[in-house]
Amino acid sequence: MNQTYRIDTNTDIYLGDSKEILRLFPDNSVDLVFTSPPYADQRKNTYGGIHPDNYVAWFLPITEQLLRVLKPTGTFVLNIKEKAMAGERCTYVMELILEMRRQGWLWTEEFIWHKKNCYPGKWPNRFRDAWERLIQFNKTRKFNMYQEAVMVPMGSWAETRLRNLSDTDRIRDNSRVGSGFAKNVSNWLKREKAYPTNVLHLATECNNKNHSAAFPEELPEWFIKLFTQENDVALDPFMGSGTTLAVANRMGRKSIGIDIVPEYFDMVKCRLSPDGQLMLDMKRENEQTESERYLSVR
Amino acid sequence: MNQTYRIDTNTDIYLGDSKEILRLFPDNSVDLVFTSPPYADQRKNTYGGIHPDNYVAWFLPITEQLLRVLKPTGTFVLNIKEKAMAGERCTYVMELILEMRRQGWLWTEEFIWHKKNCYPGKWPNRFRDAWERLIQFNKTRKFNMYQEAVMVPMGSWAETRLRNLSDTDRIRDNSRVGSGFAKNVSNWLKREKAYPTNVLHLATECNNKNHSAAFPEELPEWFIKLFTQENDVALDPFMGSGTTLAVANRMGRKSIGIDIVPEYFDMVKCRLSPDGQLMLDMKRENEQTESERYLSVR
DNA sequence: GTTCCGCATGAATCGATAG
DNA sequence: ACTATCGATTCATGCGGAA
Repeated sequence: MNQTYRIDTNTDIYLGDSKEILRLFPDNSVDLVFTSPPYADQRKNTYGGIHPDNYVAWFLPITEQLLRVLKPTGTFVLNIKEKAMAGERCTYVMELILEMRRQGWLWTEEFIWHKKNCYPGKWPNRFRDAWERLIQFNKTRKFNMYQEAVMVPMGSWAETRLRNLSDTDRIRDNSRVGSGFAKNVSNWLKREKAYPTNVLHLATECNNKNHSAAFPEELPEWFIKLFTQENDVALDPFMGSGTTLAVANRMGRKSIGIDIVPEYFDMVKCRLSPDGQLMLDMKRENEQTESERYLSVR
Repeated sequence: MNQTYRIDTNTDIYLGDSKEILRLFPDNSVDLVFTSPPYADQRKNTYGGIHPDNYVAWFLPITEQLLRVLKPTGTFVLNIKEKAMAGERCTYVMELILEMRRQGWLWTEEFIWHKKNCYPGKWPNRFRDAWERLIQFNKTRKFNMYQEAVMVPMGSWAETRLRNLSDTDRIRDNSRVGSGFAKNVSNWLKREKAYPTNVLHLATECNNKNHSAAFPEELPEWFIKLFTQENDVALDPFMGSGTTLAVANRMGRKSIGIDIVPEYFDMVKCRLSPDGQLMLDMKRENEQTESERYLSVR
């Protein structure tokens, strides 16, 4: 059932259960783990949906292996958010952090991803959820962090970004609804470079592109810049559509991806192979009629 | 040692330990608790500095009383952030949430306060901390929430729509006095505001230069709007310089404040009394030279 | 070649209804 | 009583077609 595929000398992907596949890897061999595991009760059609009560027990064997394969100077960044259920937020994320510390992890920091376009909706007892956690774990206090790599040359960035915006987009971005974008731009224009904070402002990626992903490419890109150099190894044990790997490759890092869902394995194989994009496009056109199969991949 | 002071019929302040003072209040009598307790090891000069290891044990007797005095429809909003120590974030906030749920609290939601101008600084292993938690607890699932009170303008959505009305449309609509156009406008006005999310973008600076506070007035104001109506009762068991009380009073709510630090008790007494502002200003001018005393009040 | 408008669509959540 | 499914709610975003 398990499969391996070497896309090129820098990229390996694996089909199978992460907690088993990870045993294949040597100790202290990975510089960065960046992943967004299936959230509790989500993605039932692909991952089966892990019940909140079982979530910590389900995840801990995997983090145990991640702790082993990570280099002492490496970092594990976990993108996760607890769901609301019966009027309360679930507690499995907090419990996971406490248990991982017992495993030997250091809980170094918690970054906030502010999602400018969060899921809509209205409820009597809560507002829309516009943020997710990016929890940083380390093996030792002496981890590699390349802060200069994520300094923002915001003058030029803001100019190019604004130049490409239509008026309507500009109006949208200046909208005061929870964004604060306009304020930031004016700040950036003043200085050439500044260190960022632990709050990231990114929009979720829209689904109408070729690759649907749970997070925008900017998210793994930022952490890959911050915690790795060229030729370092990045690992995503729940690669999904392969966003983390695609970004790592583009940035000259080695990458390893694992997923238990065959459709994702095939999708990433196509996406990252030299001629894969063409294959994927052709495949997609065929699938336009096969709506059932299309849905199973989502 | 304990003292009480009735500033007016809407405002009582108490000098003393919250876990004792709170025993004086009847069950189910408070609509909103909003507070920012001293963070672990912070404000040593005033509160003595609670060690992170003892923080949960120190706080739980107080939350037990808060649970008793809160109305079943009331809400408890806790502004807190874990400090970093020995390269790690402390875990006392997570442990506190888990213990409070054992006390009977519901953990309804966690809002993020994004501090737009956060404290400056640079460290080799972390970026500036630009966010704090605002943790919402409730006694029951049926709590009061006045969402319309905090709706935010939807940017220029309405403007762009109006701009796109052709002249003929405008004339036509204007000719139907009171019917067509007015009705349309009123429809738009409904859509002119949007519900906010659970991420708040506020500066750290406080508006009132005379009073230093841990948070800007907008912070308690937002939650007082959201969770109380006029004449409801708001309580701050760590009132500090009295920002929560001042805002509550200005908004026509009753307020109760407690603090163990005599300097804060006196400061709030002056700040909220009819002639207190004048007294405070005079006092402050004297204190300009007494830098030591000034610091002790922060 | 731009800019603009219409439209579909999400890591969602609650309450009601159905088995 | 308890779980499973469904409809209603809502708004930032990118794409495609039109001006």
